[in-house]
Amino acid sequence: MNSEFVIAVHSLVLLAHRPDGMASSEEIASNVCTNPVRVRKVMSCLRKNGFVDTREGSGGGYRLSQEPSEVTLADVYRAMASGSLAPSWCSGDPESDCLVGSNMADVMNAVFCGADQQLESYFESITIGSMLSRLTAKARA
Amino acid sequence: MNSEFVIAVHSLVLLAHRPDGMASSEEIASNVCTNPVRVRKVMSCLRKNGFVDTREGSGGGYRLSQEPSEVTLADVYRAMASGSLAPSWCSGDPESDCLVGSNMADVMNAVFCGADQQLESYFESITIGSMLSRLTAKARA
DNA sequence: AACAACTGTAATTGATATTATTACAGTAAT
DNA sequence: ATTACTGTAATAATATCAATTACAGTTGTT
Repeated sequence: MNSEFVIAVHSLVLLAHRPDGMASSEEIASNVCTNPVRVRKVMSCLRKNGFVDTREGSGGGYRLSQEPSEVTLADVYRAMASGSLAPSWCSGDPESDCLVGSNMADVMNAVFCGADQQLESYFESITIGSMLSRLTAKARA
Repeated sequence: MNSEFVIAVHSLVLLAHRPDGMASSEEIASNVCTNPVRVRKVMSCLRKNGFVDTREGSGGGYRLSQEPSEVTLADVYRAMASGSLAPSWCSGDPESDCLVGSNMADVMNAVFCGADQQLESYFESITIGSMLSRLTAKARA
């Protein structure tokens, strides 16, 4: 799994947790434990997909543009990491004269597409809001 | 996803396809398109998990030790790549005094455990035998 | 107008993970 | 003995991932 997906989810949850719903890339980066440039790259992608609004300039930063309970991890997954399940490495060779070697790449690809859908439907059941609930539940314990 | 999982599945399917159910690491490697050492490492793991028998020495190689229709991709996944879904990169910091930053790693981990189970149950529905059927179906088309 | 605090993005470097290669000891058939 | 294999460690080559540096553009503040 793509680690940008993790950063994206973490960032959205953090925004949802903020009373004013806002944070700068530096604040997010320090909370996530990475550098602001990486955060900005991820947030830029989230903006393009309508998850957050951006305000440049002094006092700017990011703000959630949807209800936390309306955003599922599947939405985020589709935006950030869709298809990332299949390994880049590819098995077999289409030019092979063996039944197995020549068709494995295609069949394997189909298997991973199915796996990706399965994953997506699992992520459908988790929202940014429910992630926040889990966090508070964990903190209470 | 681990590419060794792909090599393992490919190798098992190839063995299932062979009339005598046998192949050497070199034959497998050329079919998979990788080098024999890598194949032997993967096969060594499959042997330890009871999927294949090994015969060393001249004329040796690997042979399936279970019925192709009895071996699911979930079995292979558990042996080769269990837990590989979660990215190695970890978000947040347990020492943080923020609710979100300090508990995110745990919650994220739980999410990925669930995803892993979901994946596993999907792989449960695919066997080495059914992979072979898909290949022949594809070749016929 | 000048400054400070931001985002957006490209380019570079450094770290880490993945894959291929080389080498060689051990085993079994001929 | 020789040949054809597996098992495994060590090394080298390559690709991927993450952090850093640099700087242009935007906006609020004084």
